Amino acid sequence: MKNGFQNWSDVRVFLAVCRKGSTLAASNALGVAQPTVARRIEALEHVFGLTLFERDNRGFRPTDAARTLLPLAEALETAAEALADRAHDLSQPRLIRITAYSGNFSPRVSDIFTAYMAMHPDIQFEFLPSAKTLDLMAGEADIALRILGEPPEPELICRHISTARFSVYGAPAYAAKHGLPKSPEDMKGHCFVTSDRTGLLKRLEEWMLRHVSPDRLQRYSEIELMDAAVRSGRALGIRNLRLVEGEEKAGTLIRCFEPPEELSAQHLMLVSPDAYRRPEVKMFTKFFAPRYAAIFR
Amino acid sequence: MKNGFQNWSDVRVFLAVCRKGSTLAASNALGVAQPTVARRIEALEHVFGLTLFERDNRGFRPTDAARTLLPLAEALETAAEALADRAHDLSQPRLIRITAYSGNFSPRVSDIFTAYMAMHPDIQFEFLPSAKTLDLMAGEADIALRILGEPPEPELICRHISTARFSVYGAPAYAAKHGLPKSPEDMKGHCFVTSDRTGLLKRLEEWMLRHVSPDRLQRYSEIELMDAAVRSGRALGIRNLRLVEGEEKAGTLIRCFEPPEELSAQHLMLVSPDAYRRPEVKMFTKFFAPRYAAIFR
DNA sequence: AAGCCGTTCTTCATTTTTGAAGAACAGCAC
DNA sequence: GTGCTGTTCTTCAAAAATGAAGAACGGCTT
Repeated sequence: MKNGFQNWSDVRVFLAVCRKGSTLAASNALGVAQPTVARRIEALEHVFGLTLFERDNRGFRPTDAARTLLPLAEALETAAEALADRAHDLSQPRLIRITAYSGNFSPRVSDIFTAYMAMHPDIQFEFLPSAKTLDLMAGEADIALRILGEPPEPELICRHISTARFSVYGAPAYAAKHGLPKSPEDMKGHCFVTSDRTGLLKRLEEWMLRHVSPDRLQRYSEIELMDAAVRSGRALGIRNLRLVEGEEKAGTLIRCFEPPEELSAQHLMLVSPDAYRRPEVKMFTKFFAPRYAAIFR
Repeated sequence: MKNGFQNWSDVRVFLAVCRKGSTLAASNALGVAQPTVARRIEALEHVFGLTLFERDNRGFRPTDAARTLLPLAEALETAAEALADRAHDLSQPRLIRITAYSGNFSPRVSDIFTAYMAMHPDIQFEFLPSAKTLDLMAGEADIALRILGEPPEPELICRHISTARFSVYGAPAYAAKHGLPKSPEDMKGHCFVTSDRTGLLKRLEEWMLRHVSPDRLQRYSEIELMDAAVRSGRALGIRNLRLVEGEEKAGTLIRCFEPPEELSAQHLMLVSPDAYRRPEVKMFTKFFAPRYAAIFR
């Protein structure tokens, strides 16, 4: 016995008629003409060798056979929907948006991205080197690399990268003119840069204000300008030990004293839970986190 | 976002191309032209927004996306096959063949069938009142109502209806001429009817031969003739108590003595396992067995 | 190197499916 | 009763899908 059931789409029509109770209502739901629906049902009845509906002037009423077949037809529909959903997922551009303070996008970090992109050419990356704190929960980015003064939002997926340490730095030009403080207690009288931001930088500023008076602070809106002010010797500033390693070695910045314990903060990789559900984000996180952490070890 | 995936049949084409590796080979498998296959795949790629196959002059090679979707497409195919199979089952004429000794098709039994047929007008019955033992395992019938002298074949589905009891009966005319035996031991010298059959009747004959000599037996090939001989007073015969209730009450047959224990046999409803797999046979068995057994209680 | 085989793509006539419009019918409200 | 609404069926022209045939291409065998 040959398998005459070829036109699987007719099951859509069958389901629509079952649900709507008439070929006319079904045709509207399906967006086709009523005779088409009637013809497809007729064809289905023919290949199955069954009467699926009793016709009368009030509509199509499913027969016992149709009711028996209905759950199986619904299973077919479910499978079709699953396929369509999965296909839809696959058709989405697989974009991962990463936000971090621009100082974090160093050559060694870029190497990690380069390696990953070579392995997964179909995955796109967007880098958001914005200094302002994008809201992961609101979907402004998928992944954030951040140094946090306080515990992260509990909903965010969180990987520990390193414990960042901070200390006060000055340029040789500043040292020549004003000397450098030898300890936090020695900071009084010196000039400092700070920013108008919240988050970690705010916490650093609060620490400074415990040791110097507010009028000694020069406030910048751009991180780059603030750092440049320190480099040019106009004031002292608090910097991440890891990020000034190069300048310290080159002698263009001088560490005033050992990093105070209370200035350490958690360097984290944060992933929005929504994004983490996407397989490519999860896979990338697994790849990236250990390699990124290795840079800071 | 509207659901553009309407033509579920395209999944058949997708599967064929995945399996055959080319649109040409797939077109042969599907019994359509090669350009049709190529066009259906093209349509599928369009609604999914995906490239499903890499084309070259050696064929269509599935992409990663196609490989990801393959299991879901197979699930769809499985659902379609399940639907087609079930529909095929339903399209078969739903015939239940029942065999029993014709004496069993009494009016009270017919009432049960009538009631069932009224509830399930789509189910056909065939009654095989054959006296010979049809082979259920060979598919000669679906259900047998039988009184068995020995345990039934273990493969058969088996419902106990009653324990049938048998005794020796004679007509008043016989009694007037020869008297009636008062016990099995008293049977010697009397004439008896028997048959040339196997099974239960054979077992009854063997019991007789333990009490009378073989030359006292009149052998019949038809049960009806054998019973008629008893009724006309030409000989005595072993009868089922239940089946001669009417004649006994009317006085046309006289029970010679209480039914001997060794003559009891199991009255069973037997169903072939093949037939029992058909839902209508199972459902009928569930309906029929208790009602049929009630007649014999 | 030449020829064959299996493949994809293109083209166009043919076949099939579809849609629009209308007839006919039954239930229902007024 | 009358008209309205929702329904099925019928008809036929229009649209869409299909198939057959052939060109082009590359790998393979001889």
